[in-house]
Amino acid sequence: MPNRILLVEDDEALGRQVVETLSQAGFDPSWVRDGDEARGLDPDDYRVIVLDLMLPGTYGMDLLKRYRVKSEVPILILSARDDTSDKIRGLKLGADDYVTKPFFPEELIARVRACLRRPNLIDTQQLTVGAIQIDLERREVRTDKGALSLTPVEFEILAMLARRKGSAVSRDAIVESALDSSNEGSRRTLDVHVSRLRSKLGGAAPQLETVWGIGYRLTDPP
Amino acid sequence: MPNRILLVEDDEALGRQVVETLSQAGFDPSWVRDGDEARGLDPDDYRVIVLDLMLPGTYGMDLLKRYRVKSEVPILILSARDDTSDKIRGLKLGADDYVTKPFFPEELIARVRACLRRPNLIDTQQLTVGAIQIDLERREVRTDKGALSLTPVEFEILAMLARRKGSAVSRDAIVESALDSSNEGSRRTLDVHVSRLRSKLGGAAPQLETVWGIGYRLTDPP
DNA sequence: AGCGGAGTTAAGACTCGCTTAAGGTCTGGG
DNA sequence: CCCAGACCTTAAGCGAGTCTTAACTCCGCT
Repeated sequence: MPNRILLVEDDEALGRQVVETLSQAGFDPSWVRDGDEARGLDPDDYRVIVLDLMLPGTYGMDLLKRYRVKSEVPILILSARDDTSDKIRGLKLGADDYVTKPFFPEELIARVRACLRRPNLIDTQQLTVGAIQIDLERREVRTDKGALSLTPVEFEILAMLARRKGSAVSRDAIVESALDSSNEGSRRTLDVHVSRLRSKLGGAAPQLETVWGIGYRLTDPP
Repeated sequence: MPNRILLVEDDEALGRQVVETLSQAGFDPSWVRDGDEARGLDPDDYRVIVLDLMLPGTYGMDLLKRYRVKSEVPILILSARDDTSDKIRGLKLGADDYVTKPFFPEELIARVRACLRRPNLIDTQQLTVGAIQIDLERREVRTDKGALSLTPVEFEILAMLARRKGSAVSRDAIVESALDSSNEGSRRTLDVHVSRLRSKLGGAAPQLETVWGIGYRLTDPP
């Protein structure tokens, strides 16, 4: 499935330009000209939504709210350079980024790419490693099998490895970061936590690899 | 009572300039140079807060969050012209407007005036989390079973969690924000309040989740 | 094989949070 | 001035969840 992008833009010339820009960059834009039509669409059908706030009436804001209630799709708003209040309102209502008109095509592309790359980086502190999703803000971990209840230590270990996704982390570093006591007494404690963590991870457990003689590593599945 | 404005700015030259600008415009600015000092202040003592996000460390964002949890005071952030992501983060965390550096004095004045004119134009005084509706203005909480009579402390706890809807909030943060005494004597006090809060919430009680070892979290029902 | 790092399991100690009950403080009315 | 009521705090017991330790097994490397 290609990169479907929804463009909501009433201005004919600008719309045409944006569609062309996006197409050339390898995206698959759908262009909708008015709010009523856009309202009926399912935001989850698209990877990114580009929304002009200056639609006739209050359609722009209204659409933004509606989409945001339904879905977490990244929304990028277009606004006039000098209309700061619109940008602010838009962002507070849940938009993920904005582009001021007029803009260079490259700028739009870059912003869209950024949205795709880190869907909710700005809003929520989320880490994703393969099937494992870590929400630092909610302090919650989900896999494809749903949310799992981790103890504080287990959460810390997982979060730490996820932040260093892909690289091996020494046992000492993990212990120091996740277990407050720099307890050298029993070096088996960490094993126990990791063991339980793996069993809770279920199918995603293989992502938590052992690096023999060093420590552990959390990676995307091959 | 004059227009007290809090300025949080670590840069000496810029701070001096802003203070002078605000004074000449008839405001009564208080200038605080570092985040630690600012943290102890009560945001409600000021009509507007001007906050530089580029304080050393993550103090800027941290302060913004803290203030926003405690109060509805308009917050205006200062940020570098080219650092869009900071602006966006700031606005999504509840800032009401931003001014990019460098700026003309007139611009700052105009923004501050705008904040005073329409204090909460963007935000509603109403917080909704699932079946729980909180009216900050009327200081009233409703569930689907009607209004419930909460004590001041219970209301503060609920309001704070609602403002940070979805994210886990530490016990310390709650105590600091809702119980004025940073009383370390008995850490069980919060439990009691939460316990009573839950019993009053009735069917909506499960929305107030315990995050073991951390604190609490108020979420939409699944 | 032998060594040492890693995994597993079970048990005990410990921490954490919930609840109930009992002071203690403050306020407004008699 | 005292009392009643509402509210916040403290204390203590309980149950559940969590961390650590220890003992043993398993595995990879040389």
